[in-house]
Parts: sequence; C-alpha cells; structure tokens
Amino acid sequence: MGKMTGLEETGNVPPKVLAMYDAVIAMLAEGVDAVNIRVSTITERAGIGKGTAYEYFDTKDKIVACAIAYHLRRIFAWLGGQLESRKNFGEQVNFLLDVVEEKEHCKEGFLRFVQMMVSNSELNRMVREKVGREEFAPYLPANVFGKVLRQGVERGELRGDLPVEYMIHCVFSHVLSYMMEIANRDCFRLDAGAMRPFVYQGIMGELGA
Amino acid sequence: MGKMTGLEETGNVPPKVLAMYDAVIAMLAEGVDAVNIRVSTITERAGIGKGTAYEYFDTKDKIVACAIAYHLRRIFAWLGGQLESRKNFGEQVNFLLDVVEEKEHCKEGFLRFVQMMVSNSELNRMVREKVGREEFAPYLPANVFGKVLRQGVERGELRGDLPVEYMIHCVFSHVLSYMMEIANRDCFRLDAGAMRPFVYQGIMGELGA
Amino acid sequence: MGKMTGLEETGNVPPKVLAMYDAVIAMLAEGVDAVNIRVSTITERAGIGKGTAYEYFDTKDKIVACAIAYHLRRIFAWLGGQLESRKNFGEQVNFLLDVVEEKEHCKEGFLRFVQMMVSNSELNRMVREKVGREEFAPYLPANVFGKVLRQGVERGELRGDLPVEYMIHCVFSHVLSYMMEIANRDCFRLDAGAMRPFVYQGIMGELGA
Amino acid sequence: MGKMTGLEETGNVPPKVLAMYDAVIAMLAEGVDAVNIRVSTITERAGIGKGTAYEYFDTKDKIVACAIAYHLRRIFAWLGGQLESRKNFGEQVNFLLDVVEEKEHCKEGFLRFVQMMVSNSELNRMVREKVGREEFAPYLPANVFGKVLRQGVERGELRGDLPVEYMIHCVFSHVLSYMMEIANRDCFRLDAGAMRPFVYQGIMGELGA
DNA sequence: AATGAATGAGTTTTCATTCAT
DNA sequence: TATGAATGAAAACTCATTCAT
Repeated sequence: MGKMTGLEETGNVPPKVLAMYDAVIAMLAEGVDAVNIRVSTITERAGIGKGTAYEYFDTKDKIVACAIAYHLRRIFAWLGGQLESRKNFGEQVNFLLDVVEEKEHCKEGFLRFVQMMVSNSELNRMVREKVGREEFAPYLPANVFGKVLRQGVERGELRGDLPVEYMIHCVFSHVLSYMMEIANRDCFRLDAGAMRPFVYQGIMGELGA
Repeated sequence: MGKMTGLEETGNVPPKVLAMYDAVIAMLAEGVDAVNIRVSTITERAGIGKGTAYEYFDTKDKIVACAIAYHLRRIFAWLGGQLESRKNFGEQVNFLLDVVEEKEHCKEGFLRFVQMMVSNSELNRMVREKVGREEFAPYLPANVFGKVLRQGVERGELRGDLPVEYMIHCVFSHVLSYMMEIANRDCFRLDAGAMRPFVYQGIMGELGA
Repeated sequence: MGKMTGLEETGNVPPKVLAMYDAVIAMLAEGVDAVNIRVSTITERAGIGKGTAYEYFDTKDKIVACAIAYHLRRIFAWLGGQLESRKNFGEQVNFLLDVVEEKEHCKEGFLRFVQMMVSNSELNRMVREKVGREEFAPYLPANVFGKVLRQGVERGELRGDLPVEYMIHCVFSHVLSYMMEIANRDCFRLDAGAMRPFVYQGIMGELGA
Repeated sequence: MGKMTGLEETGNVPPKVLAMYDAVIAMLAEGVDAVNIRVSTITERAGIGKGTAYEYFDTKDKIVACAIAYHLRRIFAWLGGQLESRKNFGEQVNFLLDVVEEKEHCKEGFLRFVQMMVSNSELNRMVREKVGREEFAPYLPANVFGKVLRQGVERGELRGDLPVEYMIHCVFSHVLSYMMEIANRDCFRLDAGAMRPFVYQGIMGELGA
C-alpha cells in the first residue's frame, strides 16, 4: 500500500493512522520534544502493534512530520472557519488575540508553525516541504489571513491602499509577538496583559479605513 | 572545578570551553539539529579529548545549552553596540532590516532566540532558564530595543505617548515576521523583498513623532 | 512483556534467558568477578543479540542477580534431593563433606551463598532480596538442612532435646568452615584433609542421639 | 620511592597513605562496594591530590587491597590483644560472641575476612596474596585463635586430646555462622538471639575439659 | 494487513591513569 | 614530592527497523 503523506483529506485517513497522529499530537502538547517521541510510544498510545507503523510510514520522522502537517492543517482550517464566522474585522482581531491568550490546541498549533519556520532540524525541513505543497495552500496562515483581510477591504472596514501582503504581515507579526510575550514573560519582561489594547490599536490603526 | 553556566564573562571562559562553544555554534549554523549534535563531534572539532568535555559540563545537553546562551549573549551584545552607533532611529531600523536580510550569524542568533521562545524541548527549557537570569538581562532583546527606543524618544524622534513596552513589541514583531517571511517564501507566499518599504513605513508610522 | 525475576519455575524460563543464566554462571565458575561480567559477553556466549538482554531485564545488575538467584535455587534444590536419598544422617553428613571437597558446581553455589551473606555490594543486596522472598523459602539452606535434621530426629538417630535451629547452625557452621579451610590453606595454615574425621565427629558427637 | 604493600608496620606508614587507608575503610563500612570505590573519592576524602595516590601505589586495586590488608591486620591484632586480656576461655568465647553481635568495625573486619576467603574477584585474590605472606601470620585468625586455645589447654580448661587445628575450626565455625545468622535473619529464618546460649554451650561442650 | 520479539549500530558517560608544571 | 587538568578506552543502554509468523 502507498505510504501516508500527512496531506490526505480528513475522511481518507485510515483509523490506525489517525490514532497515531493523535498520539503524536498529544505528546507534543504534553511538552515532549519531537525528537524524543518513540515509535513504541506512538503505537502503544494508538493501541496498535509496533510493526504496523511501518505499514503506513517508512521512517519514524515521517510519522511525526505527517502528524504535525495534519495537525497544522486541521488547526488552520478551524481557525479560518472561526474567523469567517465573525462579522467584522475588529471581532476577528479580538478573536485572534483570545486564541493566543488561551493555553490550548490552537495556540499550540501556532507555536508549532513558528517553530517549523525558524528551525533547520531535519524534521522541520520535512514539515516545511509538506506545508509548501499545493494541497496545503488554503490552510497557510498567509492565505487564511489574506482571505479575511480581503473581505475587510471589500466591506470597507480596511484601507484599500496597502498591498494585502503587507496587511498579512502586519496581523501575523502582531499576533505572533503577542503570543511569544505571553508565553515567555521572563525573557521579555513586558506586562503582556496590559499591552493587549495597544496591540489591538496597533493593528486597527494601521489597517483600518 | 566548578562547571560552566554559559553566562560567564567573555574573558572568563577557559579556551577549551570556548572552542567547544564555537564548535556547537558552527554546527548549528550548518543546519545540524541541536539534538543531533554529538559530544564526540564537538570535542573533535574543538580539538580536545572527549573526557575533557565532562570536566566542564555534566551532560551533553548542558554543553549545547551553554553554547547557545553564550552565543545569544554575544549576538545581542553586538547588536546593541551596532544600534547605538547609528545616529537616528531611521538608520537603526534600516540596520535591523539589513541584518535580518543577510544570511549570517546575527540572523541565525535571532532565529535561535525565537526557537527558544516557542519550543518546549528540554534543551530549549534549559536555555530559557539561563536567558531568564539576572546576568543576561542587559542582552535581552527587550532591553536592547528598549534602550534604543528610549533614546529615540529623548531625541524627540519618537512619540512619547506610547508605553515603551509596546514600542518594543512593535519593533520586535515587525522585524521577526519580516525575517520569517524572507526565510520561508514558500510557506508565506509573500514577496518579502517588495515588502521592505512597507515594513519600514509600518514601524516609523506607528512610532515616529 | 514483563521482566524476569530469577524466581520463575524452571519450566517457565524462556530459552534465551536460560542461555543468559548459563553464560553468567559459567563465567562466575571460571572466576570472573561478578562486577566484571559484561553484557556483551553474556549475550555473545548466550548466542543472542545485545538488545535482547534488555527485552528481559532492565539493567545488567538485574541479569546477574537473577542468574545467581536462579543458580542458588537449582543448587539447593539438587542438594536437598540428594540428601533425602541417603538413608541415614551419617551418610548425609559424609555426602555434605564430599560435596564441599570437590571443586564443582555445588561447592561453587555454597561459596556464592556465603558471599551473598557477607557482602554489602549492591549486587549481593539484590540477590538477598530475591532469596528472602517466599518463593525461595524451600531452597534456603536453613530449610533444606532443617528438613533433613527433623527426619533424623524422627528416625531416632539425632538428639531430640536441641532446638532444630541450633542443629541447623551446627551443621552449617562446620560445613562452611571446612569448605573455607579447604579453599584457603594459605590463610588457615591447617591441614584441612586430616581434619575431616574430626569435623565428622564434631557434628555427630554434638547432634547424635 | 618504593610502593606500599599494606603490610608495613603501623609506625612506618606515611600519613598520606594512612589517610587513604582510612578513606577506603570508611567507604567500605558505609556499604560502598569495593569495586565502586573511586580513586578521586579516596584522594578527596584523604585530603590529597589525585596524582599523589600514584606516588604510593601503582593501580587503584592495589590501593584498595592494601587498605583492606592493613585493616584486617589492625582488627585481628586488636582482637588478639583483647582476647589475651580475658582471664579464662569462657570469657573469651563470650567476648567473641559480643563482638559478633555489635555492628561496628570488628564485626565488619570479620565479614571482610570471610568475603576475602570465599570470593574469586581479582581484588580479593590480591588481598589473599598479602594475607598469606609471612609478615601477616601473627594476625591470621587461625593463629590468633590458636594461641588462645593453646593457653586454654595449658591452663587445663580445655581438652588436650584434640588437634589444635580442629579446635580453631570449631571456634571459628561457630562464631562465623553465628555472625551470618545475625546479619541475615531473612535468609536463615532462625531466631539468632535465642541461639546464643546454645552456641556458647556448643563450643564449651566440645572443647571444654 | 498486523504483530512484536529480536537485533545491533550508535551514543553518552565514567574514571583510572598520565604527565606537564 | 605533589598536583589536577586532560585523556580515551571501555561499557551500559536505547530504540528505529526488520521479518518470521
């Protein structure tokens, strides 16, 4: 049988593979370093035999890389859906800042995405390769945000004279830094909470019509 | 003899330890995943015996963590010095964007810093612990940027009505995202180069007097 | 799979484990110090892969401790069987003294037992822990000798007015010292051989009816 | 300078060597396995430099073997002196049983002696070699006990018709087994305490005039 | 397709010993 | 003589991968 790519449509993923993905994601969320995840732990937690992992994947790294890619896709698909359900850009930004303040899976996905961007590890190179493929495009943060921003311009809420690329950059950079500041107060020595209104103002001031 | 911490003053680091740090940093720059760095490789490249590594450090992870902490300190000390030698804020921002566009050590240090912020791996936790100590404070990006921004306000180039914390956030987020966009065109699908003027404008427009 | 304890019933020990036990015992008999036995040597001699050892045991010390416990049980089970097949106490004592004079496995087991009693090494503590368990009770020298002595009393060959505990002590102490004297003529400077009749008389004189 | 043998007269041992011997003996008494004693620990506890150990000894094993030999000599010299200060054989036996019941250094020395007798480890072979030399003869248990026993015969307290060798055997075996039974109740499952009068009687009955 | 016992290459770490000072 | 920094050989242990069932 052909091996998995991590880019399959949700419905197309065999249940055992799904169980493996879930096991990997759960361990990452528990703070286990990706490189320290063991095949035996994955298969144990997935409730399958160790050999079975090799029916679906060639190497351990591919298991983890596919799991991460699958996870990122799921997260950003969910994020896109959520954003589109908000009625105006202000609410959308607030929602993003909320997401970034909570501890859960979405924030974790964001951090994972950044990590993938800035790390040269073999594993992250593999994930980048997957995320760079055409199938993944609709779930790239650039496109998720881009869609939202274009709608904001169309609705007349946002300035029309800025390239959409820069608007994406603007939202992404503020959200990312805000998340890092919250996550690492010690290293930033900023009062992240008190800064939220400024961050909100910063985005709206720059992009608002 | 006491073991190393990675926070020693530059002059206080024994030459063999310095050679080890250099070996680690070189490998990281070559794209070797931190977790795949071998003690035997470090000592070979440092030109010392394998046992010697354990005279100065208890474990391999501590070697790598100290090397990274030492590297970050050096980079941000250098960056601070460079920024202070520019005569106005506009030049300082341009310098930052230049730094971020080049391929070399400073950019690498920035990426390493971000990676440390967003990763939960045991190694990065160790680095965070070091970077969070009092001795490191003057080299934290927050403080390096903070100093520059306060001077800009004093010189009347920058708005005085924003909390310096937010100003730091603003510079840091633009610079960081710009760097990520340049490094990963595939994932962002932005024309990073064409965006530089906008990034510059974004920072100056928000913070300028 | 569960790890070995060294107290499994003979039939329950997987063949690879048995091969490891045999390798350990053979090396001990060859005079290799327990602490100098290498995992790689054990597995080589057992004809299995090194990793396999760790399928059945957590650490090297556990391999050796289990092998010794298994060996002691086998030896004392054999000794008990042999003693019971002799028709009277005199023959039983003679058999014990014979055993102690020969160089082979039984004597080696006896010495191993004594060593375990008088040494505080981590390894010997582990063996003591195993030998102190309920499953091992029937093979403890105290019980092996106790059974024989009680039968001697019942048959009217031995005095009935001594506590069986002391009778055990009496046999054990004579046999043990006789063995040490034979093994270390230099340190005792006794003519061990010439002493055998006296040892025999000592035991019989004290315990005989 | 010539290296140490462990058989030097007490007054002839250089103070640094004495400090090393004490460090070794202390560690053994603390339950550290002889083979796990490290040169660096010995010299640290002795308050000397690591290299200094090699001024006096060729190898680590020789350090430990000499320390044990020195210790045994000191213990059995002390024991001989103590025994001779008791006025009759009954008191001497009682003294021996007292010694064996206490937890301290003398008992430890006895156990060490037995361990040396029954173990084939390289280290114990080295100690045996030392203890077998002429200089050590006066301190061998066989001779220490032999002297006492001969005096008992001369005083008419003990039977004159038994070879002194067997009398030594008799005392040694009872004392040794009693000690082992006390130290390892779990493995012997005897009520060692209650047995003391019988042990005393056993020795006196067999050897007494 | 699914399994898990078996494997051994690869890595960290220890520590006796050396030797320049 | 005394030292202790430097060394590297040697050993335990891990875990991805295979393959017979």
